[in-house]
This record gives sequence, C-alpha cells and structure tokens, in this order.
Amino acid sequence: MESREELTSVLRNKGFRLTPQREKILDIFYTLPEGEHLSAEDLQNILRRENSDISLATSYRTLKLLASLGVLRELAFAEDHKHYELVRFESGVQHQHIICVECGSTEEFTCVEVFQTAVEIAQSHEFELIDAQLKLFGRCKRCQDKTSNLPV
Amino acid sequence: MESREELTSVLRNKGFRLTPQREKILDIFYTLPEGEHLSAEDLQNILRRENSDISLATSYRTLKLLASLGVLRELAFAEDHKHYELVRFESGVQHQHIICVECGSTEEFTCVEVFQTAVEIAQSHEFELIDAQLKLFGRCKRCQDKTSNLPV
DNA sequence: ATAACTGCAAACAATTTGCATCCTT
DNA sequence: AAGGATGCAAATTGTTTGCAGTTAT
Repeated sequence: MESREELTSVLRNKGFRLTPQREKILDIFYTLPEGEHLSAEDLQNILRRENSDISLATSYRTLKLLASLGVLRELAFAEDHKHYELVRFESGVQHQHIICVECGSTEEFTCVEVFQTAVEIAQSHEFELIDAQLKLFGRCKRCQDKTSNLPV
Repeated sequence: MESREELTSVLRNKGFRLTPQREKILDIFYTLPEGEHLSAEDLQNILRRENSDISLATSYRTLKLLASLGVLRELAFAEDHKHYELVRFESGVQHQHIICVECGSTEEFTCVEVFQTAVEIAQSHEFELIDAQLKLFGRCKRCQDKTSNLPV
C-alpha cells in the first residue's frame, strides 16, 4: 500500500467495494503519526469525535478486511484486545514495539536485522513470510520509579 | 525457575500459598516437551484426562499468577486466546515462534541475536527487560500447497 | 439489478469476579 | 484462627454474526 489512492484497486481486484466507511477508516490511519496503532475502541472514539457515525460492527469488519489485504497489521500486545497499524513499505524498515507490562504504554524502535533474520528463518522453515514482529516486554522508567518509592 | 522445587519458596516469599492445584498445573508444564505451550482450554483438557478436577476459574487464576511470578510466559499468537509456556532459563537461549496465519500451526526456532538485541534496546529506552519475543507470521508449506491446488 | 455492505441487536468466546466455603500456614 | 484459595455461577470484555434494509458497481 504505497498511497491512499491504491485502496480502490486493491479492493476492486478482489471484488470488494469502496465504501465511505472504508475510506474514512483508512483515512484515519493515514492521518496518524507513523508508528501509532489503534484498537477498535480507539478507532470508534476518533470516529465519534469527528462525527463519523460508523457502527462498531463495521469497524471490526473493516479492520479485519484491511488486515487480510495487507493494508493494516494486526498487533497483539499484553492487553486482551488487538491493535492495528498501517503497513508502511515506504520507510523500508518496520518499527517494532517495546511494551510496559505494568502500565501498558508502548514505545517504538527500529532494528534493521529483524527483517533479514526473519527472511532466513522463514526460508529454512519453508514458510511464506508475511510479517515479523519483535516485541520486548518490560517495565518502563516511570513504573520502575513508581515502585521504588513504595514502602516495603 | 530452575527446578520444580523452587515453586514453594517463590510463592511463600510473596505470601502466596502452595496448593495442590498450583502444584499440579506446574507439574503439567514441566512434563511438557520443551517449547510446547498451552491455552487455558488445552490445560483443562489435560487436567480432565488425568482426572484432576481443577475448575476453569482456578486454571485461569493460576496461569495469571505463575506468569506474574515469571514462572510462565504469556504468549499472544494469531488466535484470540492466550498461550502459556514454562520460562526455562537453563537452556540459555529462548526459542521463538513462527506462526501460520492460515491454519494456526506454530513452529519453534532459536535465534541467539534476539536476546542481545533486546538488552541493548531496553537499555536505550530505560526499560527493565522482562522478555523478548520474535514472532514471524506467514503461511506454512502445507497451506501454500493447499492454495496452489485450488482452481482460479 | 444484484451482490456486497451497513447497522442493529443478539450471540459468542475468552476471561474475570463475587461470594460462600474450604484449606494452608 | 485467619486470610489466602477454590468452585460455582453470574458478569464482563472483546469480537462476531444473522438479518433486514441500503448502496456501490
């Protein structure tokens, strides 16, 4: 997905339709700062704020569809709901996430080796590689400080 | 968690109790072949098969507890339920997963660089590192073959 | 015209929780 | 004895689905 305009052809190629809802949702992802990801609920909040009334069911359906088309990437963090982010090929190197298991905050980082490693491993397992995600779990600075101040 | 016996002290240190249920569940994980992971439902099935009647609620509570104690690692794959596996320090290098998004099957691989990379990145982000997971998503050989036989 | 799409509400699956009872410590 | 743990059932959360009406192609 190099540009927003491509969505039309990606959809049509598979017999899907371009609806205002799908356009709007993709729009929101394109407007997001690079590296930011949304849960279905986050998305609903943004839509509501912008007075776009798209039902929750449609949001879920659209997120799934766009993920299956490779437009969005589905992310599972520590929480029990999924997040989605734009797959951006332009930047070349995908960013990865470091997640605080205590407060749920995430930060992005990039790691050039991940992709090369992934390609090699997928090859040796005869997998057709779709995506590689390196996730680090830990406690962020703020949460570390919080605990160290607590009485023992 | 170097040995099963340590569980007692790990629990007691934090004021938790050693119950037959917790022992049994940990036992099951120790009996598993290295690298194997269970969902709460998998665990229930094994328990039932062995005539250990532990309620589902207790299984969930125990999995969460052991994960929070660092005894088990919580894994989120493509499906919408979690998996758990033993954290084995003995082996030094943690294994990672390659997951087929079509049939859900997983294979393990090891990658020595992951840990070193993780340590460096955590440091630069001031995170206290707990775990690093490299996940590859793709389509396994079997599913590739399946599709290529389909009529277009 | 006709399939695909949407919104709604009901259904589901995975997980959590309140509470009475039970059992480690 | 006392507080943590369990089992049960009810509640919650995140997500999916059936269906009737709507809309892109």
